[in-house]
Amino acid sequence: MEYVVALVDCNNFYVSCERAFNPRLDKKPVVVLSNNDGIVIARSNEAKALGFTMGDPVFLKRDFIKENNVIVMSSNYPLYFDMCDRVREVLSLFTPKLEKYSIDECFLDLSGMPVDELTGYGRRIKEMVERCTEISVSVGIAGTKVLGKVANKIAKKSVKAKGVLNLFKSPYLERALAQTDVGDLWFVGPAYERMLKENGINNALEFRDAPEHWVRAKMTVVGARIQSELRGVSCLPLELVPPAKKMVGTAQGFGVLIESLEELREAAATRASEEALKLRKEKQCVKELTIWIQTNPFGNDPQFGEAQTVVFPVATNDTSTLIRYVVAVVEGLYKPGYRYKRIGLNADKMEPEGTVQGHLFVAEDPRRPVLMRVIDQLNEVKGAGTIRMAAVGINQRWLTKFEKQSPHYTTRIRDLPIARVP
DNA sequence: TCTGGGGTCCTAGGACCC
DNA sequence: TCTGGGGTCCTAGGACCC
Repeated sequence: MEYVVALVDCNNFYVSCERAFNPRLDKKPVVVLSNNDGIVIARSNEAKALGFTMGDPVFLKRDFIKENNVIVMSSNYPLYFDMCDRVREVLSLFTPKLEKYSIDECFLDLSGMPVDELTGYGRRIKEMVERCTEISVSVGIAGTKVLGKVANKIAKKSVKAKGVLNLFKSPYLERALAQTDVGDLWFVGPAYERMLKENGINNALEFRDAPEHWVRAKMTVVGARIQSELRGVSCLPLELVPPAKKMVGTAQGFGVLIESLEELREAAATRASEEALKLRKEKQCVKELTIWIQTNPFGNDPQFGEAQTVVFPVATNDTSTLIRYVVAVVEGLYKPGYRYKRIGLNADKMEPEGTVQGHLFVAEDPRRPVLMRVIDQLNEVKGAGTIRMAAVGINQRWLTKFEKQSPHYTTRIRDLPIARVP
């Protein structure tokens, strides 16, 4: 049986989520900003047409935004994660064999379906997702994931395709590859794009037909795989079961720069709480944790950054334990006289909960995991932060900014939209 | 005033083992 | 002149993804 894959990709996902609950945003240039309202991370088509790019620092465009009536939103992750779940739920009606690739993309295994029904099936997927979730999607169908990406990209842009393109056994395949810029290929980033173009390879067709040994030598096995997939030979299988994470990290830029150790301690404790929660969600315990602090890399401030790794005697995901260690490390890293911008944690060695290696001289309190579970449950039901450790501080003047955030329409009861009958 | 956050994979080279 | 051979593990750095 031949392998057929469909890539379903949400169009301008974060903007589409905002629009699903706020029709006033329709047909207007809308951008969604990163944490701290710093840079542009999502754009409506109208905003793209105005020249907004990913990563644009928004403060440099303040005048331009005003002149063009661009609507600026802070990001609202509770909403986006929930909408992502809804889209996936609809997709899983079409096949149980699906890989949740990213917040706005899924690969579906359509192997075994009659070739002449693929395009129609793609259309039905698109229609159903849009009807159930108000999120518009594009569908690319092909014999490999990389070709699915190519198909999807064209489906998104082409007026004729109307959002669905099937390149499986298509006579159009070579033309599609020829019109695809080599830099638009999956896994060809800026460095490889430059290198390829310097060597006269400008589009996906030329890349497909380049000598294999040359591609392998210049771009390692990563390049060899893309090339193979372009030739129709699949070497990136669908991951139906997400593999355990190898790293769990959390970082945060402050809304205002921090100078005092006291506030840095609070921020550290906040990161530690967040990290512990993430670890518990992953059912992992951290054995080695790297903690780093950094000043603002932009502007003229004196620069300072330092990192330190701690090894826990017994791997843990207990909030208090993490706070204790992290705060102690940050106290050691802190140097007065600098204005700090960011702090981050990275668990790079972990052990699964349940198979944690004990320690001869460290007694574990069996009540701690129970306490954590109760806290998590309360926070789940009553809202994040209902129960928290005192060390995270009360005022938290340094909290990340989200000044133009939409309501949590789908995840907070008091934010439920209200329908009024006239 | 103002520039995100969270990940993965691959390779080369060093340390170490027998 | 000439200085083994084969293997594993770990790390840092670079490239990429969304």
